[in-house]
Amino acid sequence: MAKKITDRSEDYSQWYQDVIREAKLADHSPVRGCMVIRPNGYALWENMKAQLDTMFKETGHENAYFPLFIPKSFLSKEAQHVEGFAKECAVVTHSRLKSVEGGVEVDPESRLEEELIVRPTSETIIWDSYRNWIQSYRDLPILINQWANVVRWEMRTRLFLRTMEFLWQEGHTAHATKEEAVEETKRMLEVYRTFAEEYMAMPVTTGVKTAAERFAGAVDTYCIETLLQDNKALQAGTSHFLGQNFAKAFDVKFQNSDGEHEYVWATSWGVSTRLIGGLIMTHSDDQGLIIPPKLAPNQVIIVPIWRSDEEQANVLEYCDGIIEELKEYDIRVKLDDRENQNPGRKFAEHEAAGIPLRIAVGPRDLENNNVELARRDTLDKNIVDRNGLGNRIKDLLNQIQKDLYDSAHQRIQDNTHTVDSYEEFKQVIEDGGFVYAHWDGTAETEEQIKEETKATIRCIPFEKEEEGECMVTGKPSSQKVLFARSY
RNA sequence: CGGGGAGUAGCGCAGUCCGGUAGCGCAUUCGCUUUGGGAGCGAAGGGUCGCAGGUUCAAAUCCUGUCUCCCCGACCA
Repeated sequence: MAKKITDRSEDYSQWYQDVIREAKLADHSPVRGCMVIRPNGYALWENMKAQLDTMFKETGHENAYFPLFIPKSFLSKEAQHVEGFAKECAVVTHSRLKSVEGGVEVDPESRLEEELIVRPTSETIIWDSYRNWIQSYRDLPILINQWANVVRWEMRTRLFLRTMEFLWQEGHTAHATKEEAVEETKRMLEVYRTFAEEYMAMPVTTGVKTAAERFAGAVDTYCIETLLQDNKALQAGTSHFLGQNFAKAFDVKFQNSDGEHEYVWATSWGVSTRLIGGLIMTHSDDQGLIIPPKLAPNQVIIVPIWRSDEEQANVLEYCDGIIEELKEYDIRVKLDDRENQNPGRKFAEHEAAGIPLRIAVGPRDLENNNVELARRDTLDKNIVDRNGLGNRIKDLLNQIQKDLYDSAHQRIQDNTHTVDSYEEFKQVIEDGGFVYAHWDGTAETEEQIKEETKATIRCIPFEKEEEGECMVTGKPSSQKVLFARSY
């Protein structure tokens, strides 16, 4: 018998890992800090990718691909950038191995003249190309996205939420004006917000990062932040306005319509397989994963039940009819007709896997022209009429999508607080959650709060102007900012 | 890198204190019976006990060294 998901109040970390294992999403790999993404996990990622890709194309972007390896010298061209990533780079120093007694060792003869860095992000290698692609304002804008893997040598890892290697997309755009680049940065943040909320059913807060939390090399980092079931915050996506930093570092200029040379304005933006971790920690329960219908590789699982061969034949025929009807409604449906597992096991497995709806069909249902319909999110079971099933399920999937968002939204609201004093802040933050408070805007105060409470400023929310005084120093503050303990 | 825990069958673990032929549950394979909430009975296969030394007639167990993983921190998408 498989282990039940453990009581999450005791140990969220164990619960999180149990969900992943039971849903067969991923395993720890033998390689330190890396993961093996199993077919279930990858199918989910593919659906997320497909939707994001559609949204990128709708906003005028194209896909391209740049090298995995970045010459060390490229990475060091932008001072802040290299400073930010230097401590977490995988470095390739040699090009071959040689056989020795009992195995192989690195051939010292093959040492590279210039080391190669396994990309932690691709700004540098991409801007090196953009230099050659851009001469005139007529070449702009360049709106490119890349689907890739990147490596960051993290000290401590956690499946999906932080792994050494992760899959992501990174958009890199080049513009003639600052205004256009800022607009692009905001546009893509909005794409991320829409994706998180409408597809992942994961409510997010948008805002701008403080200087301390900003992407290395960016002028401004915009982000979507969410709150997970363990009351920790997760940075779910970022969109950076890079100013002219990379254009200057890589000498990328264009000639404007007046014939003058100007540096190009840049943005970059990305989301990663971390989103899967966010989805797990937003919707799962003690039975396992819950996947929002819009992203679920299988939206409906049909479990047939029978005793005799004759019943089996009849039930399966009945199921075929259902499948045919659901497919007409573009519902992703799968039949679990395994003969060697009993229904109870199948129910449990599909719940752990997070399939939004289950249809159970047995002899009783055939007799009465019914099916048993079970919702994954609420675990409600109902006997419903076979007639009009496709329509009913279509509606129900939409309802589940909405309900998942609503309940996550409610949970986050319940765990979002506003405080005025630092004493109150220290108390409230002990239980986690989002906390709004005034801050004087200095890095010193930000650091002090982090030291004393482990909470960081997740973002400075948009459009929340409200004069006040910093909860720590009493200095003037133009608005409340969002604090939390985070991943 | 600091603090804590753990490496024994595919997975989860017991055995270690007190040395004496390597065990349990799940999974797997075969057979029969089952199938409306994680099936039952019977049989079978699978491990140089993380690695390297040492002590001993004898080491999963004791000693020394070493590697790895997990959890809590610091770092970060």
